[in-house]
Amino acid sequence: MKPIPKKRVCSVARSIEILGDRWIFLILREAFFGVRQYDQFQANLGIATNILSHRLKLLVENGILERKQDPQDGRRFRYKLTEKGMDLYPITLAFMKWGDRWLSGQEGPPLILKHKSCGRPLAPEMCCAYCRQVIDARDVAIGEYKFENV
Amino acid sequence: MKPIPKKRVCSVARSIEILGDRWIFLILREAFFGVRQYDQFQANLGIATNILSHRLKLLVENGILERKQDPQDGRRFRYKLTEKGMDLYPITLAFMKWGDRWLSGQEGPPLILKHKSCGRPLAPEMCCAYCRQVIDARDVAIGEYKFENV
DNA sequence: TAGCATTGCTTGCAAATTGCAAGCTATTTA
DNA sequence: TAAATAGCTTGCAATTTGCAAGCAATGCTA
Repeated sequence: MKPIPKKRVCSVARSIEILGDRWIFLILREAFFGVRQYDQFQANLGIATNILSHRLKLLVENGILERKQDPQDGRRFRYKLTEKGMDLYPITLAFMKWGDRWLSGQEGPPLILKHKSCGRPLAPEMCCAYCRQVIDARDVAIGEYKFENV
Repeated sequence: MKPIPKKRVCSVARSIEILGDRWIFLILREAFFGVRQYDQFQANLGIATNILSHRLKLLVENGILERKQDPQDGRRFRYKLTEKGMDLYPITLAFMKWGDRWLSGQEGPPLILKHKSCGRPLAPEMCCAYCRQVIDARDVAIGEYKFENV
């Protein structure tokens, strides 16, 4: 794929360069649901096999998934989230929350998660680590930007 | 584009269907930075004009941006984030945070944001609205799923 | 008020990507 | 030893992308 023009040096762009594709987060969703095998990804997503193998390769190359042969059965490979991959959970949750709110219709959210550590339904909020308030785009300004040449 | 097969009814998939594209979040990033005009999006992103107009159309159709003619200058149109669009800020921040952590290299994050309401640098965390703890994927389970036929 | 500039597109075309179906290889099971 | 399974690869048609050129509507300038 053609690289994104680097008009702004930006972590959003860098992330999107790897993750900005219609299949990546669906594969990751399945991984977060515990799916580990090629077959299972394929069956759960209905994705073409060539696309799936390409995306898995990409995720492995980028250190998001780890591919390990099953010692019990040499035909099988397990795709497991790395720490870097696990750290994509907030993005996945953010997609889910937005979809729950804006795309659910009358029936409400199709899936409700549970926060095991507190026992309540999971209600994710993006908040500020310092003041603990929920973050609103209107409360955010640019602090420092390292590349003022733009 | 071919619709995502609906093997699971899922808000992640519904969101991705609209947002899962390499340009969408870059356009949104610009919008969050205050960009409103076609020209500016084009110049800041280096995106082909046909692609840009297609994506803007898509965002408008999905109620994420609003397109309004400038009353001062009939040639100009302002693309403004709707409430639904503003609500995509957490996802954008989540992409940024992940990129800051995993793709920054030695130099550190290219951009530091400031939380105007508390005066500190913005450190976004995905936390549980009930217990206020930072959410880890390993602490989450499936609560209710409405479509057990899968 | 005629001509030029600006804004926001559209069109045409080559190249890349996607999705489907078939096939292939290495293991494992019967 | 043959059949089944897992994880792919390949070939091909259709769709999407990116580039460049062009165009219409509005505004500005002499």
